[in-house]
Amino acid sequence: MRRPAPTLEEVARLAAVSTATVSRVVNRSPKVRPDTRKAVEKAIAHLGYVPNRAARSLVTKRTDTIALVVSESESRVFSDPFFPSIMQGISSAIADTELQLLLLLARGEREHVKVERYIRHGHVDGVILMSLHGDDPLPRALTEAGIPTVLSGRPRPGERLPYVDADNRGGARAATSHLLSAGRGKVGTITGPLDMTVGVDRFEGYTDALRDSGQRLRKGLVEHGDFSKEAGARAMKALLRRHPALDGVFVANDPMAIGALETLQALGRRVPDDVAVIGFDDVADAATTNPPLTTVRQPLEVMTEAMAELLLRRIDDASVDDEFVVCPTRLIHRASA
Amino acid sequence: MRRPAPTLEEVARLAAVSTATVSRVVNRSPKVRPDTRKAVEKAIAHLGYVPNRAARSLVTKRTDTIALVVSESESRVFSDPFFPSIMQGISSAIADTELQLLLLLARGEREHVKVERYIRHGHVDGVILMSLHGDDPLPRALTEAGIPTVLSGRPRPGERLPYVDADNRGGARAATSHLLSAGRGKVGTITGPLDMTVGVDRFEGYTDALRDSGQRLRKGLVEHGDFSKEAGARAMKALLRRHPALDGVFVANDPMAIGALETLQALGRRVPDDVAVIGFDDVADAATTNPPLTTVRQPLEVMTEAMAELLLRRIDDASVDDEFVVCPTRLIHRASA
DNA sequence: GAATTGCATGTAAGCGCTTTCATCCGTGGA
DNA sequence: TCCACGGATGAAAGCGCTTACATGCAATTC
Repeated sequence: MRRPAPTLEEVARLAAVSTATVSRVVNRSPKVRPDTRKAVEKAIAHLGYVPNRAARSLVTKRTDTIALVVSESESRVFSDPFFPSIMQGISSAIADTELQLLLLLARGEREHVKVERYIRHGHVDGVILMSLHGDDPLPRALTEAGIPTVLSGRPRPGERLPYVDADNRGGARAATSHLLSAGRGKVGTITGPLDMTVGVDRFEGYTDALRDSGQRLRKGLVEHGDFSKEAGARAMKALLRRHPALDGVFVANDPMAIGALETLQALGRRVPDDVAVIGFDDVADAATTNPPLTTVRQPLEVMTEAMAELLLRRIDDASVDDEFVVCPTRLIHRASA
Repeated sequence: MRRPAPTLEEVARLAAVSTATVSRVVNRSPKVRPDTRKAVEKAIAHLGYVPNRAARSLVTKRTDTIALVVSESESRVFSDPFFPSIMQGISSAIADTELQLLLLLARGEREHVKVERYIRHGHVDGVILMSLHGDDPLPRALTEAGIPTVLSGRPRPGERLPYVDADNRGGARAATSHLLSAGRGKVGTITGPLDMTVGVDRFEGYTDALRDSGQRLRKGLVEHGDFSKEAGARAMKALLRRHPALDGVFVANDPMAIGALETLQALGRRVPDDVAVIGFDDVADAATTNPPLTTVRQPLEVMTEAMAELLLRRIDDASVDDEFVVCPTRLIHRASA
């Protein structure tokens, strides 16, 4: 059945050294003679020894645990197609450390309080925070409490917190420019919610591109959506009603772009002949829409790796405190534009 | 900055009792006089005391941590639309316990070994295992090691492990029967991979329904897919080629059903007039396809709650060892059938 | 009123580890 | 040959908690 796990002491006895020495070997201290080390390692392997984390944390005050905190009142995060990738990315970034990944969901006031208290009491060494709405008090609370924290996505303007984000603005700009430079004269946009930085950034990228090509932003060419497919469909209809001659649209994310595509098809517009469409995110479905969706891809793996790396750096050097990483995006050319 | 967390001893001093008493209060031992308890609770609240898990585990040998283990060589799990829901479900099921959710990904041989060793060494109190392919050694290894474990999804036939699953067979049978009893004479199916129990179960549900209505299984009416949208499209084409008069199809999951729908549309078949389609899972997109997809829904919340509950029971009573829960599914009537 | 009981509370050991400090041994210089 | 030195190793304390056991007090019994 369940044999009690071997302890440091047993290893020490087997290797005929003291527990202190074994501990030094386990923790890679340089002050151990090679042959002693060898002997200890043999004993460790023989017994299948694995250090007891509880005992270790008790003395080191470190927990070797980092938390992925999902701070969201609703369950929107779970419909975020990137959430799984992010988890996977973090998980593989820490795969060859001793770190473990704790998942903390903070929905609603009560859980928020619980999570914050839990973290503040030093139960985790660091936090990666996914939080969608801007007025979340958690990011600030944690950093003020001195807990190493890294945000997924740019914080609100004015907040200085370490974060990793895609170059949403640059990506949007590139997408829109692509439309414009292909001779499209009337390019609209369907934005995301403007209370999220992603929403704002992608919209600003659109206006950047307009400005680059000497055009003015026309309010009638802008529709807002909430990142859902239905919102995209709805917004597309509105745009078309106001501007029947519209010939290009930059959509702030793929689900909305897919909704737009369907509306376009239903209304008999050919894509890309009549209207060119570019989305953002390159979700799995984007490759199989009709026509396949041209979209902007974020380097998800690079981003998660960067988050993990930034966090680890912050954990062992608290002075690092307002770094950030912005990752370049890439336009994936498919048939819709 | 980061004030050291208050300890039991400080609470004891403030409440003018011994640490033992405080501990008893914290652990809800009944042998404490109400007024003493009151005083201690006041001190706890005043200091914002939270027990140190490391110290506690060290003596109790419990970790108050359960792991969600995702055992999969590839990253398929992450494309599983239910994965987030499951996480969310477990997370809320343990929300008002002291338990924490640890996420362990085991891809590849190396991580598998690491995860197994980690778990065997008592670093978690219990495990919820999501594993897609049938020949995974982990489920058996864990149960044999005496680690309380609950599977998400039915294990291979012959394995006796506690699990929670949807009534895939019943759901498939109901869906197919619905098609049959609506007068569809030639009902085919697109199955999932038959090396997964879900795949097999849903296929058997189809044959059950056929048998119920006195029909024989016709091999030509069966196509296999890998649960992807493209596979669904491909399979649909094959089915139609062989049986142009096909007037109904039960598809083993929604993405494949969506693929099938698109093929049907591309080939000019009207849904449901010419061909009725029923999917399985009720993914978010199912409601917005054209026409909206009739599908079978699993009671995801009920299922995850059941998993958590089963696991907790197993944790404090190891004798419970081959229970399982099968949750009824529901046919969601929309326009496609 | 003394002896007994029962219950609340306190004392203290010890969980497995890291780390400080002391100890020991071999080396090289005088 | 002796001493000083430095580097490897060991002894032991202590991290914050739970719990077996001891203790003390009040209520109960005769």
